[in-house]
Parts: sequence; structure tokens; C-alpha cells
Amino acid sequence: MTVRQDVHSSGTPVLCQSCEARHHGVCGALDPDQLMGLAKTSSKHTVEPGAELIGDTEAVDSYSNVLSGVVKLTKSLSDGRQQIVGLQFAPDFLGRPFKVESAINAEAATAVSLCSFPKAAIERMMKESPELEHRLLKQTLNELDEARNWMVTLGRKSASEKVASFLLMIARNIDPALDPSAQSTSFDLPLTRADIADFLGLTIETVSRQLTRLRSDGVIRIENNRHVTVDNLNRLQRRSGA
Amino acid sequence: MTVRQDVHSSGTPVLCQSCEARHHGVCGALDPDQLMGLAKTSSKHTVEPGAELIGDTEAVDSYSNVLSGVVKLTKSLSDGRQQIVGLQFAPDFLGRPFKVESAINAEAATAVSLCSFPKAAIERMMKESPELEHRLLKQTLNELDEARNWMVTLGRKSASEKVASFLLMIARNIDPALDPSAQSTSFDLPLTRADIADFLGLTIETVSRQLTRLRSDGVIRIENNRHVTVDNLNRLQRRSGA
DNA sequence: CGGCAGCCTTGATTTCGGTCAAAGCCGCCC
DNA sequence: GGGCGGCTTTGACCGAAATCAAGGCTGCCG
Repeated sequence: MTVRQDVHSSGTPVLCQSCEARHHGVCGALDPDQLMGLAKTSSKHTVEPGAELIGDTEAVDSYSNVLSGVVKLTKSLSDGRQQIVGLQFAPDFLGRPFKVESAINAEAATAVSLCSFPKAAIERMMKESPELEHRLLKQTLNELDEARNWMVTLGRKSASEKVASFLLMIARNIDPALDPSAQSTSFDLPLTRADIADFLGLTIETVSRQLTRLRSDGVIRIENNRHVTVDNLNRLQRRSGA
Repeated sequence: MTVRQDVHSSGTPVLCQSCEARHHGVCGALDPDQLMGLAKTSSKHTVEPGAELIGDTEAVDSYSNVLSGVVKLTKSLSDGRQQIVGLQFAPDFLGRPFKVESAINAEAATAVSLCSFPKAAIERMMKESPELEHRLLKQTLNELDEARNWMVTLGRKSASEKVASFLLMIARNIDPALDPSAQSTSFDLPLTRADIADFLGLTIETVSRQLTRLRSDGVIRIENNRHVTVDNLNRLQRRSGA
């Protein structure tokens, strides 16, 4: 579904001067001088689940790297119907270059730690550093690819295929190190049933019923409503509609 | 739904040396020397509706600007279910920089004229010209925005809202000069009912029924199954779910 | 002109997922 | 412990859209 590995494949994680963590993303594209400049105004911080990171209400003047946790990108219709249009995992980049008008919301789905940079600083650097813009282009192409893959799921898959696809997608993203040939895996769901429904274009009840079915069919196990174990990834994949 | 104007807002149409037409897109980002170099290997050509422009079968080694007509981007599940994940209108750019793996198909929905460049030439120039990459980034961000908007339509709108949204989207894109405050408009549908169904995640029959309803409710008129007239765009918009 | 092929529309029926309603579970705080 | 609130599950029923099945329109070609 995704080819996340490709995004930041160029180069190893870089010691970010500002948040003092080793991570990919923006920092990796900057030379030491630029990093120094950026460090003065950037900062690492952590937010609770539910915290709004980008809203149509407030203008946002910063970009961030997601260091850990999951951020959901949502859009709403005027009557309140909501759709999650993307999930950002570490080490994705969060922000809207060139102020593309889009009325998108970003909210922490889990506890999230971020490394943020002021918008002005990044935009200035983007003019100077083609490498930075190149990385952004790659991430954006990747997000576009994911969005289009998800459009197939939304438009053409049945409820049970949608839920299976969702579980696979999460399994692949939560643990980026997951061997693509792995046969089993185990992870915490970063979303509530309501979020999953908003992501899949379903209702809470339908999501719950499909999870129950996967459980009683022995495809998955769930503990505490959050922790999912998949013993046979192939079985799940067969139910995802390919 | 879209902010197409922004994409190519930087600069006026440029006389493309290769296809000898004035257009935006790639050419506008190149200096005269680069254009000259490109002209040697690029060409303008026209294809019939149904022609496959990018397929998972054959490797594609060129990029193109769409000069006129409509190109549909599709994805399919293994059992044949299909979803249209995007439409490209002039002056959109067609191609996959950096070979992002995505199993996408591109097919001419109408007669299409293109100005094509060999992949190698463009990629070489992208390394030299940050401006070119900048344009690509802008178009990609725009496509991402459109894809995410469409995800809301696919996931959360009813069949009648989907069809209304589709008509509005086409009206806004077919005639880029359409005044956003215009009250009425008229255009040819670039897609068959089957294509519209694949775009909206519906069946042919449902699309047909919804069009019939819009017609009998006096919101639209249709001649020859293709030519649509909307006398009151606001009425259509109210049915699109906003 | 006549027949055929490709689209499109319309109607009857089925079904998947939504809606409405109730109850369970679990953690939390008094 | 007990009660409360939020999230989840389950059940009964309903309805929007899919499916199945004709039939119509148009343009093309013999």
C-alpha cells in the first residue's frame, strides 16, 4: 500500500540540532550551517491524544517532523460528516508548503512527539536548498500515492475488505521495520472505532461487527480493545481485496 | 474543490519550442537554452479516446503536458473492480518522477493532445533547475489536495451528492476560465456513464438514475447524453453536500 | 433501409451497511 | 465499593444502492 521506505531513503538519520534526537525528514536535507540557524527557533514537544495540530480556525505558522505517534488528517462536510484523509506516522513531515488552501485538520490520534520549525525559516531555506525541496517533493508524491490507493479502498471495497485493508496498513506503518515477508505481527491500534469508521467511510457499528467477525474467524485476536495480534498475515491479506 | 489557478500562476504561458504551442507546465520553468535542448527530443501528438498512456504493462519513458482533452488515472483490484483516482486536464503534467511504484494506469478519456518529453531529459534538467522541481512540487501538492477532497466524496457522500459534486468538478475544470461567481454554465461530459461510476464508486445504473433525477428536478439539462447545461449552479451546489 | 453494437435508461428485487436501541465493559473518581 | 461516562458490542429493522433483467436510442455499416 505504501512505499514509505523510499521517502527518506537518501541518507541516514541525522542528529537534529534542535530537538537533539536522531531523525529523518527536514533536518537530513540541511547542511550544518542551516541546521544551526534553524536550531535557534525550533523545538521538540509532545502533545496528548486529541490535540489539534492544524485547524481551519487558527493559522499555522510552523512545520513539524513527526517523531513518534500518529497524526490523523481530517476533512469535514458542513453538516458534520467527517472523513480521515490521511495518517502521518514518524518520520513524516507535517505542514502545508506554499499555503495550499485546503481546509484540512490535523489532530493527534495518539500521544505524539514533534520537532517543529517556524514556517518562515523553512521557507527561506527551501529557496536556498534544492535538496530540501526535493525531499518534500518525494514525500508529497508518496502521500499522493497513498491517497490514491486509499481512494480504491473507499470507492470499491466492501466493509470487510476495508477493515482488513486498514489493519494491514496499520501493521505496515506502526512498525516500519516490519519485514515485508513476516508471517505474523502484533500492534496497538492508534485509532478508536469511531476514527476507523471515519477513515473507512463506514459507521462505528459496521467496523465493530467486521472486527468481531475477523476475531471469530480466527484471523485476529484483540486484547483491551486496542492490542491486535495477527498470526497469519496472509489470511488477512486475502480478505483485503488485494 | 480545486485551486487549479494557483498551480501555474507563476509566469505566463510560454511558447514551447518543441510543440510550437503556447502552454504552461514544464516549459515555463526552463530557460531558453534548456528549451532548445529539449526541443530536439520532444514532440506534440494527439491520441484517440481509449488510448492507454501509462500502463503497468509497459514501462513509460516520457513525461507529458496535457494540452487539451481529459486523461483519466485509474487503479484496479485483481478481480477487475476499477476506481478512477484522478482526472488530468490541460495544462496538467503527466508522468511519475522518481519512479514512485504505484501501478497506476492513465488512459485518454477524450481525444487528447500532448506535448511529450523523454524521461531522461526531464530528469537531467530537474537536477539543474530548481524551478522545474518547484513547479512539480506545486502541481503534486495540488493533486494531493484534490485527491483528499475526493476521498471525502467517496467516503461520506450519498449517491446523489456524489453525482452533483462530479458535475460541479467537471464544470470548474473543463472551462478553466469559468468565473467562480458564474450562475450558469454548459459543457460536454468527458466521461461515459461507466467512467463516472468508476470515478464515484457507484454503478452505472445508479449514476444514470441520479442524472435522471437531476434532470426531472430541473437542475440540469442533457442533450445527446453528453452536453450538460446547468442554469443555476447554486442549486447544483446545494445538492453536492458542500 | 435494416440490423447490429454500444451506451444509456428503467423497472423489479435483493442485499449490504446504516440507523435505532439496548446493554456490556472498563477505568476512574468520589 | 459504587456509580458514572466513554467506548464498544450486539440485535432488530430499514433503506439506499447493487444486482438482475429488459428495453430504448443512436450511429454505423452493409
